[in-house]
Amino acid sequence: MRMSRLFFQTFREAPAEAEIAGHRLMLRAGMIQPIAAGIFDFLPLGLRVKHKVEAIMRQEMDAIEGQEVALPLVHPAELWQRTGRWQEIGSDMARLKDRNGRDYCLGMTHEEVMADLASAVVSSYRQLPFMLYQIQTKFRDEPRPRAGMIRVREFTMKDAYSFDRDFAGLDAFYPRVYQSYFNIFRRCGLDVIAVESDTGMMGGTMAHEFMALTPVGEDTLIICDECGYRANRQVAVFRKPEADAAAPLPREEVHTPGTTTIQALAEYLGISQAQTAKAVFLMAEVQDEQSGAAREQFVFAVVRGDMELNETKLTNAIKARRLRPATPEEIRAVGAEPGFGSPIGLERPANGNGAWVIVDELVAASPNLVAGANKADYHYKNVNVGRDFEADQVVDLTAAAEGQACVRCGGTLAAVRGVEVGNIFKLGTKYSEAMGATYLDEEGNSRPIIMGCYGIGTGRLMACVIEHHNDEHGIQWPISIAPYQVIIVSLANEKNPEVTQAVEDIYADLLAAGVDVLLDDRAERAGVKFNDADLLGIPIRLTVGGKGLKNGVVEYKLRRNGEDGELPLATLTQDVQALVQAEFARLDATLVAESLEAA
RNA sequence: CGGGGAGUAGCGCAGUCCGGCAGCGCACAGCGUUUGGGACGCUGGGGUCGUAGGUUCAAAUCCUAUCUCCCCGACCA
Repeated sequence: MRMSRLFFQTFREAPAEAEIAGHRLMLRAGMIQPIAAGIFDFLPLGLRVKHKVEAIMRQEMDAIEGQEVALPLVHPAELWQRTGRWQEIGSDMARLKDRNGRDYCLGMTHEEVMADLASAVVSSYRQLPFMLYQIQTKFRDEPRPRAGMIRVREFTMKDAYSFDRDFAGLDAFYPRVYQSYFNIFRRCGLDVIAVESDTGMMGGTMAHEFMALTPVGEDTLIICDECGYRANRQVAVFRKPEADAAAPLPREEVHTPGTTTIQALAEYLGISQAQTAKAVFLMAEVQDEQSGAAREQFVFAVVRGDMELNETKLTNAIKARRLRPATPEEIRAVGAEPGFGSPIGLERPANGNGAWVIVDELVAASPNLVAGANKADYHYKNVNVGRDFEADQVVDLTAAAEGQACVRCGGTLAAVRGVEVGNIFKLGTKYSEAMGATYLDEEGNSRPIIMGCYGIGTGRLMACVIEHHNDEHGIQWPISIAPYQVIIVSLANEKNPEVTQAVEDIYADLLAAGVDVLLDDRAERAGVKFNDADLLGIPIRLTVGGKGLKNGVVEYKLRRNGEDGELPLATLTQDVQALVQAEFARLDATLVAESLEAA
């Protein structure tokens, strides 16, 4: 491609809204163009990167016997109604009606359609197992798109779905996808770690997320450097401290004016925050056991005062669809007092319609805590779970945090930020049962297909690669996904036609040899061309000018580390191909076997 | 949805407080001089000042409503 004809525009300054490096550089390099919040055009340079990422995904999916399909973006509501997600998912799902008033949605993900497809084709165990994948557009009406391509509303996802006859088959296949995902990310030059994750709206039994570590990440990860334990903070567990073994003391009311926070309370009483119980009041949307309809349920969560509530753990413990903070009116309606609340003496009608009391296991094991008296400016001392109030559930509700002890080895946990670039889920039968995706086994019994699903966001992956590979001059693309592998900077002008001829010859030779080369033949000054080559991040730069030609050489420079040198004209094509191969070899060296057990 | 910020030429911004010809830099077009790390001079094109309504002799500027975008939070695969 000749840059004189390339549809692009570089900018010295990025639009004001771009704050993170990856976003600024994609805009400055003219790879994407925003047209609405979280919706972007891809320009030719950006699209070439995207296509190269997708080619790598296809190779790795094919390598584990994936078969590519293409499913629609627009789905009939009926498919999503069968799994209940038409109701469960809120306004993240874009819905529309056709001319006859029938309901449709834009696909946020494709479990329903995939399971429906499988049900149409599969009838026998002989057809299993298999994996289907596609690289396709998703639309999720995010409440807050942000950070350029990191969180968008319309995006391209590689999503794959496995179909097995039993869990043993899924358990055997899952680690192959796990390895495949590391291959994809490493071939794209992206360092990731895999962490245990919540199954969220997907449902299922096991899930991992592939996280690119970066301070701009939206997820907090809890990791142990000593034993390798790592998990999303949403599900991370840790070794809780031993509770005191003291005998329960008589409960005692104390006057604690103005102590509406744990910190104030502990200071006022001269005790540690660990000696208090913290009450968190929430309204949960749950499914009513009798009617099946959604209803709001008051939930009283209790964690130790020095710990934070993990809302994901609570959500899973009570099978809630979502949580929101309770209002002061709602808190008083159940007999509690905001700022001085505890489950002691709450209205607990036998019909189960009262507040649900969910208590962290550490609180249940700790004797003689300070808790609210449900009366303004008063707390109780020596509160003991079981004696002073009953818990509906005693579970782990506490958020893991930096400095706590690793559940596996007792080492010190660290918290880091990451961006989720991929995820893999063991789905089980949720979708196959709903969609009637069954097969007949050897005995003629009808059984639901066991599913797994596996996703990677391509634009997010690109953004993370730039986030990791950039400097003050611009992007430093890994050779595997660079828009072009080589750029020729022509220093020809009207006064040196011999340089023009040499540039044209070199360009023609490289093209003929199949080199992925971009020619900067614009009538710009050298500085402009060098700066644009840096900004675009082309890995190998060739400079063709009178100075080198006089000595029979072309200069080269690697974008990655600034390494430079001269290549003789006589062997230029082979030498350039060798440089390209060397760059690929660096990436291939990062490919190693990954064991699922380590995560 | 809550809090904060911003909408003026393709991009970056000034002008708004205190109403009075819509500006600057980059980019773009033409001419000339330049020509190995974002050149210089001259000339030129380009703006419903987010939108709608109001006040006023006069509105980018004041008032009201509304839309959009960005950041933090909530939410989220």
